[in-house]
Amino acid sequence: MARTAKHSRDELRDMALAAARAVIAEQGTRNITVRAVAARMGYSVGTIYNIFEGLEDLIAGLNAETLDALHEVLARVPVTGRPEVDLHALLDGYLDFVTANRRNWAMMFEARLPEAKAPPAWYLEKVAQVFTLLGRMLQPLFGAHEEAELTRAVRLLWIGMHGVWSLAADGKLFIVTDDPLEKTAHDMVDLYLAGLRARGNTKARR
Amino acid sequence: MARTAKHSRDELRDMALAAARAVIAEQGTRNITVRAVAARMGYSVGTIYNIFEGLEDLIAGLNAETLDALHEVLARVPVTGRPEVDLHALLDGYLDFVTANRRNWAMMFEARLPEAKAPPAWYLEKVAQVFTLLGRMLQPLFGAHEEAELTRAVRLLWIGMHGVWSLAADGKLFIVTDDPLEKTAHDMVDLYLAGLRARGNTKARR
DNA sequence: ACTTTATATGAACGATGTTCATTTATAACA
DNA sequence: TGTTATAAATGAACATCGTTCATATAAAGT
Repeated sequence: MARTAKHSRDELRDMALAAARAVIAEQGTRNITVRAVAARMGYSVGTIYNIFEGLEDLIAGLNAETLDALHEVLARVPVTGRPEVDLHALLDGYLDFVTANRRNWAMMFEARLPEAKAPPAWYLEKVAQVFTLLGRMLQPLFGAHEEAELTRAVRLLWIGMHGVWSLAADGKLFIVTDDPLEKTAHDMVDLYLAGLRARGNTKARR
Repeated sequence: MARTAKHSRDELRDMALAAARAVIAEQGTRNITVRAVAARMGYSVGTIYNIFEGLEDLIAGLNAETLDALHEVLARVPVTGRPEVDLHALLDGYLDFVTANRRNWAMMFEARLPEAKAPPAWYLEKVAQVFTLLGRMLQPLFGAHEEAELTRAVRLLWIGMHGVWSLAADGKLFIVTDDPLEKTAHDMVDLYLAGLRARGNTKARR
């Protein structure tokens, strides 16, 4: 009935994402371009727009894959029931992934959503997945009827770690501290855990 | 000896920054453009390049002013010697500033330095100024011979708060929590303080 | 062979940041 | 009072970007 596609739509999608990854690896996150991706995969610019809504959509696709790969690594970290052990192990997994995927990881932090536009649903789900992992690890520090407190603790931990990630991803961490990323991240976890363990013993004094 | 300038170099600089602020206020941080700034101040594009190295430099100038204004607000917060009181007061000052300067504040987080390029010296100084403020407030929690620990605590607090700021500035905080920025930030401070107060009582268990 | 139609193209458009030869205006000099 | 030197200001031109869409291509159905 019509011209047959040399590659299926999904294949083309994968090829484009692979091409984008190659461009990022060779030229850096700054130089990712529709034309560069198209040339790299041996197609024309127009084809990219047959697959993705635009460059932002393509990059979102990249980040989705990166997030999945990250989650796969984290989900493999065993849960012993001792929060200190588990969180630091989780952190080591994260740091290994970052080291092995520096630029793809940095790319995730460069994506800015258009002002006042909601992120896609899949993004919210992937974030929730990580929260679930953290929640399982922090559980022993909370009683059975402290669901809300646990949720809040998980979120604060995630936000705090995000501070480390976003600075490191931008190459700005060294502005703040001489310590390497690894030490800073582990120190942060220690401080959090100390705070959580002290819960109830220390009243707010505002 | 030559054509006289209608405005001095410094005046021109101020005019350009004011014009940039007006553009941001009216069109958003995304639409700041050399041409828009030039038009707004009644000059041509070339003039912008007589004053600044380029758009990045202009934006850096904007952010420097924003940082100064922020520091001025924070420096006015009184130090009572009670860390809980002081830190939350400092935070309130910060939050007031953010509310009153949303877009200029968000602009600070959008500036990415070119890969592997050091930030200008003045930026490091301004960051150090904020660290000094935090250090003075956290001092009571540390002994006389704990300089290093105090420094580390200040940095971790700053990094953690940066997690809140960068998410909020990108409009992504709501992805992580339903709580408003203010509550999240204060909760974060509380958790930090609890961790610091628990210092020494809780041994690391790795 | 002809038609249909999904697939793929790439010229064209409107922006962008940046450069720099050119113009403009005026202070200093003759 | 011309004339000139020169700082200040210009804006056309360039390369590049994301994006669009009329067109070309090539295979399937008749």
